[in-house]
Amino acid sequence: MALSSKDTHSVFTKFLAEKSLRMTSQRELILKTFCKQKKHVTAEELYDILKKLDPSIGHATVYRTLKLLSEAGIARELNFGEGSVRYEPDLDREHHDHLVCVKCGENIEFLDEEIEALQKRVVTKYGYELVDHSLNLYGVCPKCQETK
Amino acid sequence: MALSSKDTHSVFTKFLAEKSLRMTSQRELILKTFCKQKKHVTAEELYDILKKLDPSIGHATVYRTLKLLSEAGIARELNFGEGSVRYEPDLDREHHDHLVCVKCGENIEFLDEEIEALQKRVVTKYGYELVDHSLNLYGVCPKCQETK
DNA sequence: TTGATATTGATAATGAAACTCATTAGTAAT
DNA sequence: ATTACTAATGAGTTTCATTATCAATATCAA
Repeated sequence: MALSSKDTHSVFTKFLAEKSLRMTSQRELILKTFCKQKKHVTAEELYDILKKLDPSIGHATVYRTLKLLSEAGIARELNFGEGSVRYEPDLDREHHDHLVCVKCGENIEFLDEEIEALQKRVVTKYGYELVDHSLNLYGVCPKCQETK
Repeated sequence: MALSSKDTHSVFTKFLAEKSLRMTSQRELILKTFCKQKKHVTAEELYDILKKLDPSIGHATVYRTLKLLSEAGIARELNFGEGSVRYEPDLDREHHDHLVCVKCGENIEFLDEEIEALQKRVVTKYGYELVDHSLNLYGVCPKCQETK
């Protein structure tokens, strides 16, 4: 079940406390705003959004906080090879992979239990300890197939 | 079976000819040197190696040529989220995915036909036309598990 | 409050990759 | 070989994402 924003807030606060870091108004705003986003955002995109809510916010703070959110398990880094990293909320959802349209960028999230299981099998076979994985499928979406 | 360097050379030449581009001594050197590498290299790493063989070679030429090699299907771009793209020879081998150690960077190539098949199933399910995919598993290798 | 320490935002720095452009080199036809 | 055309090169510049630096500020525990 999806966790409420109150939960992410307390998770983040706890994470920060463990590292002797502090919850600040900027971090609260960034967390709240980030969790509201429907699409995966880049640090730059989120910065633009935040700038409207708090014009004094700094560039670096957004980058720094997104990194912290990733470490806290609240955000997840996505790399579609665009040159910049995208972030998606990670705590309130189950893991999933991505199917990206190479023409329009449309993005479908999917989860295939069989694939997941097979991945674990591969990792185990080589004696590795699985930390993370990323599976991106790139294709042309139905709409873009028509437009030629 | 692995193709000889003569083959990649002729493949590249043919590819260039089709685009009214030319095989040059620099491109020959870059191709030959690239194919010799045992590990996946970044453009920068390959540039450093090439610089020793031909100090006059330019930065941009390496980037440009690696891009051409990718288009020609001789090289393949890998993105492990390091910030820079890595390239591996692609023509003389079958497709494979990567299992990367997050500590030492050791890199295992694997191919799992079942995973491949399931990926196609996912893509088809959403009406997409598969163009490419990347599956990277990140873990800790047996050696690094010992070193704690 | 105070002192220790973390945070912030402005700015500079970095590194990867693409672009610019004058010069050089291939190519095909003469 | 000469020419005219076009592609390729390399040096340097530029862009862009991200990180580092640092002085000023905010936070927290005592």
